[in-house]
Amino acid sequence: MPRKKPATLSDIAATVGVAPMTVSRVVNQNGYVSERTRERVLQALKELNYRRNGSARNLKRQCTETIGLVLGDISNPYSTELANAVRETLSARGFSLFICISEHSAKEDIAAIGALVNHSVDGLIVATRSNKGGDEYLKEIVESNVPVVVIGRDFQHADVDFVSTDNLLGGFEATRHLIDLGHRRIGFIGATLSGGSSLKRLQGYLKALEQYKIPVDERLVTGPKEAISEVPGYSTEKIGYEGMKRLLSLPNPPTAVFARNDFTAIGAMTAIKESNLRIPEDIAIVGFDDIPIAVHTAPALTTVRQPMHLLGQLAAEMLLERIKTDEIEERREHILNCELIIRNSTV
Amino acid sequence: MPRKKPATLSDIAATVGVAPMTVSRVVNQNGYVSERTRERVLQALKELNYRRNGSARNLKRQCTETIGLVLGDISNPYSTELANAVRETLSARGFSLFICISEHSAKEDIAAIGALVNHSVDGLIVATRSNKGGDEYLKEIVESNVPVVVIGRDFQHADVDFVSTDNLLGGFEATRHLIDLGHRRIGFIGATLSGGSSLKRLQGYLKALEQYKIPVDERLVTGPKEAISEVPGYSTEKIGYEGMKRLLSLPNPPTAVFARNDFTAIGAMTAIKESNLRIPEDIAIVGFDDIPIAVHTAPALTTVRQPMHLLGQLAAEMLLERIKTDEIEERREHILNCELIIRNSTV
DNA sequence: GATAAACAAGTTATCGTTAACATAAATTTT
DNA sequence: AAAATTTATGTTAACGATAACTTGTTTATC
Repeated sequence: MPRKKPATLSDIAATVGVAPMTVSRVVNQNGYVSERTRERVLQALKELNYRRNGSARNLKRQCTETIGLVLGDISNPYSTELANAVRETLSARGFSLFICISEHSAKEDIAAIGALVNHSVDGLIVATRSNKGGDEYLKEIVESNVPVVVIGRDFQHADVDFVSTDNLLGGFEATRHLIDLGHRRIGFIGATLSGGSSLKRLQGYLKALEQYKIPVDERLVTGPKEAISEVPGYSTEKIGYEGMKRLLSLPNPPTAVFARNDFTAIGAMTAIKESNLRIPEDIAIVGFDDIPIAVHTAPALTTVRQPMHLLGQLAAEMLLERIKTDEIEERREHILNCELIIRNSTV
Repeated sequence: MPRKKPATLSDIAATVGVAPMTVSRVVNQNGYVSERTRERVLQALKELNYRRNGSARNLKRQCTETIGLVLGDISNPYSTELANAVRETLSARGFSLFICISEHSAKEDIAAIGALVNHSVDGLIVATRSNKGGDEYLKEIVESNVPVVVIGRDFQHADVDFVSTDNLLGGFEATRHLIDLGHRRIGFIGATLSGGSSLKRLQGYLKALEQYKIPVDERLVTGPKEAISEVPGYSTEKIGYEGMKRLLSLPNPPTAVFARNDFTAIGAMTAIKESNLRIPEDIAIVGFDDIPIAVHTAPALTTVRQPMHLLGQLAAEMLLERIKTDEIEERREHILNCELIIRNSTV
């Protein structure tokens, strides 16, 4: 049994005996239709199981009322919150959201962005890690006049708005908290060379050390061995675990560590416990993000909370503005504050 | 500065001085085009920053080579793995993937499915929790001939394939493992009345008790107080925590618990530790899913691993088959085995 | 050298929907 | 009762891309 072709407006019109336009008016609930006609049309719509063809509609209307969100790692609650905030904001304005994931490479970034653009989304929010190939492609897209907003990642372009947490300040405060507690040998876990948010966190760490006149010991700053772009996001527990192992094997290990995010911190905690050291008595630890599980680690994790919901909301609002008016001349930036949440992994 | 309209095939054709069809042939790399013409066209494409209009193309071709995936809770690594497997499988066949999330309600389910269908996706994979409103809408969609596959959720329909883990067996084996260790008072955390996968896990639990002639004590089976559909996915640590608190307050608390998933188990572990009880000596605990963090809990969590990647892959393959041929008469079902991973939370 | 095959374009019609315009009847206002 | 307005429908022409067909030219084959 071949799949029967979906009914079109004309099919409905033919069975009812009206013009396609009349059916369109019923479907879209605009224009004048008599009650009698409307009912007959509605009947036919139901019977033939009509579903309007989005491509045709989008083509005619020259907009899709859909925006695309490109995420790197969706298993992080950070992404979830972000996505939800974006969806809520859009939904309130009648837009829908398609999410694409690009977990590994520039190739996937390009594929994801390409797929969305090919479906004529009205705009794009990009929250992946920056990478050369992906950024070049994104630049092309921007220059073909697709409205774009980026979240928490580098992308300098006059037509692209930017929203992020103040990762520098967050890193600074996390480190200062440890310094305030008397720590002088403080490690950093999860350093990367790419210009993402964790680089800012590392800079915050360095800034705090500098301000408190604590010399930087490069051996205390550790990152994944592989290029970060090769590592799927949720394996960062592994990075934390391995990084901590390396720090513990030093002749003079740190008394406190700041991990680039909570997953990394959790991996590090495992390594610490395996060495039969106590948290925070022997080694204190601070994470970043405040994922829901942070209250459930043993001990509960001190961490820096990001305003994820607000990030998503702002990004969506800026994008909608860009879509509505073409008159935004300048790149707009929002850098939001984050909040240190002190739990038992440090005190 | 008004946003200039994107260039069309005809624009390119006009600047080069050829027919639009020739440009189309260059863009799509099919048909004959002389080397000279091709180069001139490519030049113009680049200069005018041409990007083809997906809506027009999809309309003409009557297919989009895109499929939609509706997920409930994306913050669970389970979803991530699933989504990745689906994407990989599709990508190998030239399809792209749009993900929609519907975290809370039937309304959002409908919105998500609707958005995807309105964009004329070629098929749909639905992995949300079953609910009345959503299911009714999904039925309409299926009956308007959109190919659909569901993952790990109830949906009986002749035209809808189904793939899932054997949650019943998983629940059975988790419970039997506890029984084998000598436990007789075994609790269940996270029971729900809706017909999702966790119901099957509960049934597996009950089956194991029955088989080993252990009487069921209803007070040992606990679930969230609110209707499950109101609870965002990642707060299941909370459900686990609260459920365990309730079990611990019983006059005769269990010596082991089986939690409906790893997040719930993690919440339960927190509650156990707060009561100064030891895991597994005082209370043993088993989770479900084997999320990456399960090795990092203290102690490492015994759990039931789902073949998430395979689930996604199978779902995608079945869907692609349905899209290609209309001759699949029967609902197809794949129920995959899961694997008990024994760690330190039980032994 | 004649015929067939491959190549390089152009032409036409259409996918399904809807904006814009046109027409005509019913209703209200003057 | 005439004019103005509202209501109810129909007609036409795109939106941008492309499948299918046609035309003409070059190259290969017998």
